[in-house]
Amino acid sequence: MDLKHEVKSSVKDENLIEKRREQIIEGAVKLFKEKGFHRATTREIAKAAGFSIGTLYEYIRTKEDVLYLVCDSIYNEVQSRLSNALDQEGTVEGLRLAIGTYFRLIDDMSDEFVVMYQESKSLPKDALEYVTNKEMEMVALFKNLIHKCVTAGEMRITEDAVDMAAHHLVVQGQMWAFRRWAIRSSYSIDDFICLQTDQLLNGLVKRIVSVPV
Amino acid sequence: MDLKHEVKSSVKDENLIEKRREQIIEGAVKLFKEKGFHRATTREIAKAAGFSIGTLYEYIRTKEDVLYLVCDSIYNEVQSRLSNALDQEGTVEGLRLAIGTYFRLIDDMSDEFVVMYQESKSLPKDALEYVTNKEMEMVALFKNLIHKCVTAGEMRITEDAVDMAAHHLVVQGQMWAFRRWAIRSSYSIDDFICLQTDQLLNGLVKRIVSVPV
Amino acid sequence: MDLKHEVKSSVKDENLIEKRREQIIEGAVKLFKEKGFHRATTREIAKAAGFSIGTLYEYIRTKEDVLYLVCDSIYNEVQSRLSNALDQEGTVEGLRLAIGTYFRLIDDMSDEFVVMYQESKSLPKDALEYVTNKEMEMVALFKNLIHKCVTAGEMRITEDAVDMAAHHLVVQGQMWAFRRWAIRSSYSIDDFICLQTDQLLNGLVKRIVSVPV
Amino acid sequence: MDLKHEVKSSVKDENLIEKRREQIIEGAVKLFKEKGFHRATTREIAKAAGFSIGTLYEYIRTKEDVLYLVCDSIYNEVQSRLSNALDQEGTVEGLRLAIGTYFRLIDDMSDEFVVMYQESKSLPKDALEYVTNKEMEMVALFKNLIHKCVTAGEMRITEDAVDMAAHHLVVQGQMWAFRRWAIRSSYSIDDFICLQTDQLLNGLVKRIVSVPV
DNA sequence: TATGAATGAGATTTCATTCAT
DNA sequence: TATGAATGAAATCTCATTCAT
Repeated sequence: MDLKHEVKSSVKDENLIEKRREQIIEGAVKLFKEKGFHRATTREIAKAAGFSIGTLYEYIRTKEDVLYLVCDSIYNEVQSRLSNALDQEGTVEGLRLAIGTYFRLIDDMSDEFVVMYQESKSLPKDALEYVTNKEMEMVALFKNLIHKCVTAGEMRITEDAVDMAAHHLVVQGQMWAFRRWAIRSSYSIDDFICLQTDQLLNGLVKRIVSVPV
Repeated sequence: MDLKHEVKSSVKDENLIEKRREQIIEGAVKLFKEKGFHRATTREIAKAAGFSIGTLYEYIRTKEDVLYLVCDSIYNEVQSRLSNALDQEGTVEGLRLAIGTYFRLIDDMSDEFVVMYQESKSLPKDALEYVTNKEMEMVALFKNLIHKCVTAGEMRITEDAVDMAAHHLVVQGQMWAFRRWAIRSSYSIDDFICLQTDQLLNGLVKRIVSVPV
Repeated sequence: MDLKHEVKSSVKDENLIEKRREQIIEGAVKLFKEKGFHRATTREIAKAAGFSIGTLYEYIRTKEDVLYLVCDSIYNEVQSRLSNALDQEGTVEGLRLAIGTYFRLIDDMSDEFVVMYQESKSLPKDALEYVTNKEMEMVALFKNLIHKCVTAGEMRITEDAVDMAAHHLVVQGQMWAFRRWAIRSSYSIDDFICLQTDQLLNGLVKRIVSVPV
Repeated sequence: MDLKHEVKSSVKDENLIEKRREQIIEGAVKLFKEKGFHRATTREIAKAAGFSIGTLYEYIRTKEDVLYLVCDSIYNEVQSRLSNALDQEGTVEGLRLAIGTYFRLIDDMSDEFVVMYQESKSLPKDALEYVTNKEMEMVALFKNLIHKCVTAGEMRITEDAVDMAAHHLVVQGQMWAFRRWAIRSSYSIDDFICLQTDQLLNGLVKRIVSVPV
């Protein structure tokens, strides 16, 4: 299921590969933020990473590999930071906490998020599949958490609605990343979290929490 | 504020310009959907439009002009189709109707939407500004409608929340366009509209509509 | 059998294609002679052909296409010039004449021959097949002519020997092209033709011509 | 005249140099056969030789050195194996024997021969001269042998014809190496030797051997 | 002596744009 | 107005060679 799309390197030292790829990713994100994947040249990527074009190509095979490396690293970071927060028992309080963590994470990494969502369509087919998979895993984390709330009797919604709510959350996160220019003048991240969470929970749990029949 | 980003043409006949540009837009959307703005070549755009590369350049100045033409035409279409629906008095029923219209519009034009949102970042600065403006006008249409509901006493929310709700709506539309692969297997467009509208209205208006104190 | 390996061009005007390709071939042969296929750059080829690198690529798709064009044109020239001379009735005199024509042809085009034989191994698989075919057709021309001499009773050798003799002739031609540096100081092309022809015919026809039993 | 084109090495131990260079030659021939000199990379050569790219460069200075090493080693092998056979008194029988040895040698090493003849043009000027020299020495071996036959009265041909005959022999050898695909289906190496030798001798010596006047 | 990571010049190819017809 | 051949800057990628370890 999680068969990694491998990026071949001609360098043998695994530690070095890891280190250099971190440099590549860091430089590339900075560049992609600024000019997007297509407008960034491999020479610029190499320079941003701190070495020569030749060295860059010791650690990747094609420019698209760089994009994949970036996307992969972002998802990994997101997943590792989220999985703790999302690994809660099924309480509304836990959900609230998880949502906050998620939005704050996106706030921290919003440049990376924008890059990933805007450029991942340029990945080669198999890498795109792998990344899409990761995206679905992220949705699944939320789905699972909400589902636990339902099972625990803290919410009463249909399976379909669980699905939608999970997608909704992910999309809200994208909104914070993508629409900063429009939103951030009016809201702090805390305001935003508060508002979105309330709105979501009020929508989802109203009959249980606020309006028991 | 609304100074149109002008696309220069060496052809004088305005009708011809209009006609040719429609051809360009139609061909370009098809192409951009398939391979994105950067991977589509001007030759291909010309071919898709039904004429030669030389002729293409009689009606545009740069490749980015094509992108601008596409984005502009989409916003115009959206605005013209929405302005009727959004030009309602401030009733919740009118809002419900407007939301339905908007989502159905996106469903019809989801290819164009995806193209626009994914590629508009590649516009040159002034064109990007113009398009961003258009986007904000669209948000403003919703804001205005919700605001009327508040003024009419059908909703009771703060100004800030009106803002947010309008953005929220636009983003939900993007979700339907972008996450088709994930959502459409579970929901029809009607289900989706119903669900989203309810959720939105329930969140926003619950105290007034469903839970009068 | 003679399914041409097609070289795609983005230019439509067939006459222009022909003309430009002649320029390409002429420039390329000069260059390949001097530095071989691999050491000649596409930029140099374009320059030698008299136009820009962009224009070169309007008439070919890959560098290997240039090599193919060169090989193809040489074989065509050879075949057209030979087929007359080789289309003789089966007399020893006719054979003598044909051999002379062939060697003189090679003397004229020895640069081209050297290029073709040295570089054709770098052709892509299908082009190589096509060229190998042409080579075999050339051998077949000689085979046919010798065969006619045998049928006409002017020579008495086995089928196998006909085969070998044809190859032998072709190889002798290569020798004149490749070993100029060693041979030309001692022999004129006329001397060479005389010597080779005698030697060949004496070997092949001795029992009939010089030593009737 | 025979000033060896020296290949510099940074390693001091002469035995080691010899051993490593044998490895290089063996690997390189295999590789060059497969993809030619230009398409083979130094990394691949090192790998085929069984060590690292760094080590390769301890024993050569440039990639062309490898080609030189290969050509040189082939000529040395040829010369050492031929010089016995060619070191005969001037009898037709001795010539016959020498020719057989030569063709059989080529049959054994035809891959190496093909590599050498196809790629030697890529040698740097001085190395090319050296190799051309070797080639001429090889021709001279035959020339000498034939000459001895003439002196011994076993053949009666002009000096010029001796020259040509020697070249002819070398070229016949090349024919066996290069045109395997066309010839080997009809002839075994023994058939070929027999045929070529007869033909050569019959042409050259007919008046003396078979048709004494 | 052996290794292999680093380098960067240079190769091929693409493609937006121009301009003569 | 319409055409499409010509252009060349610029992009991606390769690979011979070096050098610190």
